[in-house]
Amino acid sequence: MERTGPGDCRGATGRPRCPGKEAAILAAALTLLSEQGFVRMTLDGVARAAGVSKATIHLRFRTKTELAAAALRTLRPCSVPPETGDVRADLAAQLADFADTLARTSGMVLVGTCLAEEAHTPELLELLREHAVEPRRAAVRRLLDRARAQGLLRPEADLDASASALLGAFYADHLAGRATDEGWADRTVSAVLGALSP
Amino acid sequence: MERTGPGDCRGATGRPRCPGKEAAILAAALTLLSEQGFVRMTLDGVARAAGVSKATIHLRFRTKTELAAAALRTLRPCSVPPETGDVRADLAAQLADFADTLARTSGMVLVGTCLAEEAHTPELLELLREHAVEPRRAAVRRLLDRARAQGLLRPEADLDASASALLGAFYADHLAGRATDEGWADRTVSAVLGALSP
Amino acid sequence: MERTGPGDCRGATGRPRCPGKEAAILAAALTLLSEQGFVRMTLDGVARAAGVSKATIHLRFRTKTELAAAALRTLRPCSVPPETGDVRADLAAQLADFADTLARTSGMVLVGTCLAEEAHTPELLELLREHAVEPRRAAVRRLLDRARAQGLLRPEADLDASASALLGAFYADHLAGRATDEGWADRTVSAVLGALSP
Amino acid sequence: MERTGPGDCRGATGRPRCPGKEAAILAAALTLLSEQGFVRMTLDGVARAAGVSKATIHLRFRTKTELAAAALRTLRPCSVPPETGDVRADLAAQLADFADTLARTSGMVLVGTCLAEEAHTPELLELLREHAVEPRRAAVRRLLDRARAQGLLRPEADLDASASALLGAFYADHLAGRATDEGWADRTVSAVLGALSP
DNA sequence: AATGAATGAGATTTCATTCAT
DNA sequence: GATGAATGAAATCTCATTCAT
Repeated sequence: MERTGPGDCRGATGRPRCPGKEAAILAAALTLLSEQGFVRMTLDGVARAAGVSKATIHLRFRTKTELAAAALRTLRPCSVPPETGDVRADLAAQLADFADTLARTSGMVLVGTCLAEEAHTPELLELLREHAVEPRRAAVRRLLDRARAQGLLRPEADLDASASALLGAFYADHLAGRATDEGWADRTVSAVLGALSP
Repeated sequence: MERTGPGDCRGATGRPRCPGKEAAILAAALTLLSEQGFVRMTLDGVARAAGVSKATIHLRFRTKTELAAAALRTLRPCSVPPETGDVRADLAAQLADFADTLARTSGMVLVGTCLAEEAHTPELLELLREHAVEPRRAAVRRLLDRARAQGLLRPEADLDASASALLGAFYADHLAGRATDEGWADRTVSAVLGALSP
Repeated sequence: MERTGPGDCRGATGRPRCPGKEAAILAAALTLLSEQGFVRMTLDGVARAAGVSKATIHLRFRTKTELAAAALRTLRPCSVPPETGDVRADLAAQLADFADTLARTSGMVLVGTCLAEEAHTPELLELLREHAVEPRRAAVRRLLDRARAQGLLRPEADLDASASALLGAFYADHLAGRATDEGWADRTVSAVLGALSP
Repeated sequence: MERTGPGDCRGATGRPRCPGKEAAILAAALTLLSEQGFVRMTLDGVARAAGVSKATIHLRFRTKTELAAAALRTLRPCSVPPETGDVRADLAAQLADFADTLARTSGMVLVGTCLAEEAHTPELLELLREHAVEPRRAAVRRLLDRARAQGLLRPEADLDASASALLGAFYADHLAGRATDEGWADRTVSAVLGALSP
C-alpha cells in the first residue's frame, strides 16, 4: 500500500498562541508565589489570576515546579540606580533600591519560600540566587571595588564579606522587625563601611 | 479554654495527661517544621514521629497553627559561649555558634517558612523573632556595648546597625550559596568591625 | 528532662471500625469492576455505592489498584455442585454453574478487564487466576480424573488439554456471540468428551 | 455525514485529504488499542504514534469510539495456512497460527478490552467478532466440515461445539497462565478430536 | 485521656473535544 | 485540510479536623 509518510502535508502553524497568555500566567505565578509561597500557591489560583484554564497552564509547564521555576526566571536583574561618582552615595542608593524592591514585591515571602523549599525543591533557591541574589550582589560588589580603587577602603579589605554584611543587614532587620525604610540604607553603609577608610 | 503548659498535668479533674507526650509532640513538630516547612509538615507526620495519634495532638493544640506556634515557643535562647574578656573573640564565637546552630538544625528552612507564612500566619514570624532572633541579637548587642565601653569602638557607632550587619551576613551568604563554615565568623567580624576601631 | 516514652499510655483501641463498611466497599468495588472494568471504575463511584467517603476507602486501600486487588481476593471459589457419581452429569453441572456464574456476575467484563490490564496492572490477572480461574479448573480437572479412574476415558488422555477445551468453549462462544445457556454445558461435554471414551 | 473510506480522497470538493494519514492513524490506533486497551489509549498517544495532530484525527473520526471502531475494521481476516489435505494437520496449523497471531499482536489485550467495554461501548465487541473472531471460527469450522466429509468424524458430531472447544482452549490456557506455544495446537487438536473419530 | 475511624474540601494532573488560524 | 491552542470535566490522592469508643 502506497502511503505517503507524514510530513508532506505539514507546514501549517496551527492556531497561534493567544499572545499575552504566557506572560499573564508567569506574572500571576510570580505574584502568587510572592504572596503565598510555593506550597500555598495553587494552579487554580494562578489560572484564575491569569484568566486562563488550568489545562492551558499545563500546556506550557508540565508541573507546578516547572511553572514556579519559569516564574522565577522572569525576575529581572535589579535596576541599577545611576552612578554619581560618589561611591558611598551610590552604595546607599543601591541598598535603598534593594530594600524598596523587596518591600514593594513581597520579596521576603519569596525569599522565605525558596529557603523553606530548599530540601524539597532546591531549584527554587538556585533560580532565586541566579536571577535575584547574584545580580544584586554583583552590583554591590562592583561599587565596593570602585571604592577600593579610589582609596576609600583599605587595600586588604574583604569585599565579599562586606557585601554580605551590607545586603544581609536587610534580612536581619526584617527578621528582627526593625524598620528598613527611611535612612536604613545610610545607616547600614555607615555601619559597615564607615571606618573601613584607611 | 486555658491551655496548661507542658508538664502541668494536675490542673483540673479527670485523668491527667500523659506527661511525656506533650514534649514528644512539640519536639517532633519543631523538627518537622525545620525540615519541611509549615505547609508541608503534616499532622500525620508529627503524630508518627511523636508516637502518638493525631487526635492526641488536637487534644492539646486546637489547630495546626497553634501546634507550630507552641513548637516555636520551645526554642531555647541561644547558648552563650563563655566570655573571655577578649570582646572580639567573643563576638566571633557568638557568630560561629549562630552559624553552627542554624546549620545543625535546618534553621534556614525554619526561618524561610516563617518568612513565607508572614501574610498567612504571622504568628510564626513573631514567635521566631521573640524566641530565636531577638535573644541572639541581644547577645551580639551586649558584646558590642562592651566593646564600646572598652574603647574598641567609636562612641558614636550605630551598634544596632552593626549587629544587623554581623548577623545578616549569614543570611546573605546562605542565600548566595557562599560557605559559612571555617573562618566565616572571623571574616565577618573583621569586615564589619575591623575598622570601626577609632 | 525525664520523659516517659510513648507506649505507657497506650492500650486503648480507638474508635471501632464501622462494621459493615469494609465489606460494603469491597462488594461495591467488585460490582463496579465487573460492570465497568478497572479503568472506568472510579473511587467516587465505589464510595457512593458503598455509602462511604473516598477518604475512608483510602484508609483501607492505599491505591485504586490495591482496592481492586482486594476486591478480587473476595471472589469465592466456585460453588461445587453436589456430585452424583455420574461423572458426565457432574461435569455438565460444573460447566453449567460456570456459565451461570459468569452470566449472573458480568464475569466476562471482569475477565476482560483483567486481560486488558495485563501490561499495565498484571496483579489483576494473577489474582483472577488464583481466585477464580484456578479453582474452577481444579474442580473440572478432578472430575476428569475421576472419569478416567472409572474407565470412561482413555488412560493416555491429556486431561489438562481437555479441561481447557471444556472451559474455553465458554469464552469462545461468548466471544462469538453464541448462546451459552440451555443445553450449552451438555453440548460442550459431548463435543469434548463424547468420543474420548475408549 | 457519510464518512469516506480510507484512500478515497476524491469524494467531494475542497482540498483532498492527505492520503497516508488515515492509514497511519488507524494503524497507530490498533496498535495502542492492543497494547493499552480502549480507555488507556489516548488520542494524544495515537496522534504522536501516527505523526499527526489530534485535530486531524477528529477530522476523520468524530469520537474516540469511532476511531477505535474504524481501527477494528482494519483487522484482516486470519491468514489461511495452506491446506495439505491432511485435515488434522491443517487444523493444528490453523490453531497454531491463531495462537501465534494473538501472541504477536497482544491480541489478548485487545480481546480483553472489547470484553471489558461490552456494557459501555458494545460496538467494539461486535466489530472484533465480525472481523477477527468469526473469520477464524469459519476457517476452523470449514476444516471440521471437511473432516466429517472424509469420514474422520462421526456424522452426528456437533461441529460448532467442537470449534468452540478448539479455539476456546487458547483463551482458557492463557487465562490459566499455561503455555500456548510449542505443541499446544497439537495437544489441543488431540484432546478435542482425538477420539471423535468414529 | 487516648485512639483509630471517618470525612469534606481541595490539589495536581489528564483527556476528549472544540477553536482559530 | 491541518495544526497547535484552549478548555471543561473528571480522577486519584492528601490532609486538617471531628467522632465514637
